[in-house]
Amino acid sequence: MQFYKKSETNRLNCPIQLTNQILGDKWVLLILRELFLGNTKFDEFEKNLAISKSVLTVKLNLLVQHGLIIKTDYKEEKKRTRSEYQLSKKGSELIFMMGAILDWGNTNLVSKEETYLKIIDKTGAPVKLVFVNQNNKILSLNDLSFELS
Amino acid sequence: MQFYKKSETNRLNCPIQLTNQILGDKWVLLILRELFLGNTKFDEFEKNLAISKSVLTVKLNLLVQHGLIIKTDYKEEKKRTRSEYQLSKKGSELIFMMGAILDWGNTNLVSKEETYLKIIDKTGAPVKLVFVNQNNKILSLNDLSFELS
DNA sequence: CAGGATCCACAGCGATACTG
DNA sequence: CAGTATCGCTGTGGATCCTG
Repeated sequence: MQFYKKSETNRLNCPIQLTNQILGDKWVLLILRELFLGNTKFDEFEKNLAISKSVLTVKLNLLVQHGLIIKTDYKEEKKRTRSEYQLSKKGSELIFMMGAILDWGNTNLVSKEETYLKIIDKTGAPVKLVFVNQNNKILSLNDLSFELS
Repeated sequence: MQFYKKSETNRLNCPIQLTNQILGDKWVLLILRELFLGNTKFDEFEKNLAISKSVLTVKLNLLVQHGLIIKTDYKEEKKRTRSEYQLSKKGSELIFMMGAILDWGNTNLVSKEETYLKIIDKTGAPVKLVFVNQNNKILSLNDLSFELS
């Protein structure tokens, strides 16, 4: 694999840094996991993650502010109004990152003897991520390099 | 004492959680960026990231412990021995995650008027990530679902 | 140059109690 | 149920000084 080398990376406008400012903490990625698993309600997050209410509130508000999730109120018959949180388009586009983490984590960290999480297609077969060029031709890692432009 | 409930998501063996325990902080992802950009030396990280020495030491050791980077000593003529850090195979496989974050960050957070970071192929054209099945057929996002198995 | 050792400030988080 | 409010602890990170 080739690497681009330059002494002056653009730090402030860097997509890694900006993304890390949103996702780089103890909880946000795990909340996103719950959202991708289809959970939408406050108490589902609270129960599944064993997170404190106050922190959960803060993180959900943060995700709303950044436009990754959308909060809506709904009401079932004879019940009080409740809130639910759903991934926005922007948020759901993180599925590529989630898929990459799933692949890497399953390969390198997870015990395959136990139950584990993965992404499958409609036939139930596991999928994988690949880099492609403009013509959808699959690229080898040796073809890739980082660049500032 | 808390008990793990098998009927729910496998939290303890979850690839997202396990990966997040390594990457989910303020600095690790940015150090990985520097490594993917080809930087290898302590003072390069220190200068590029504006991170304090003590924290940088801790984070580098952590990455070594987790097997994401390899520390080696080397010595140039007439100079003292120095250390360098390079991505291991395990670490460099995170390029899919880095690529996904680059794509997402560039689309959603980065000002394209300024310089920004991306991944290109040998012709200099930008690449993208796609999900494929076992036969390398590109999948639509509608075909995907998360599953425990 | 590559850390170690200290010290300190503060943000993050959990626990608990309270509210509409 | 979905938060607020408050409290206190701990861990993270920055700053400074020291070492081979």
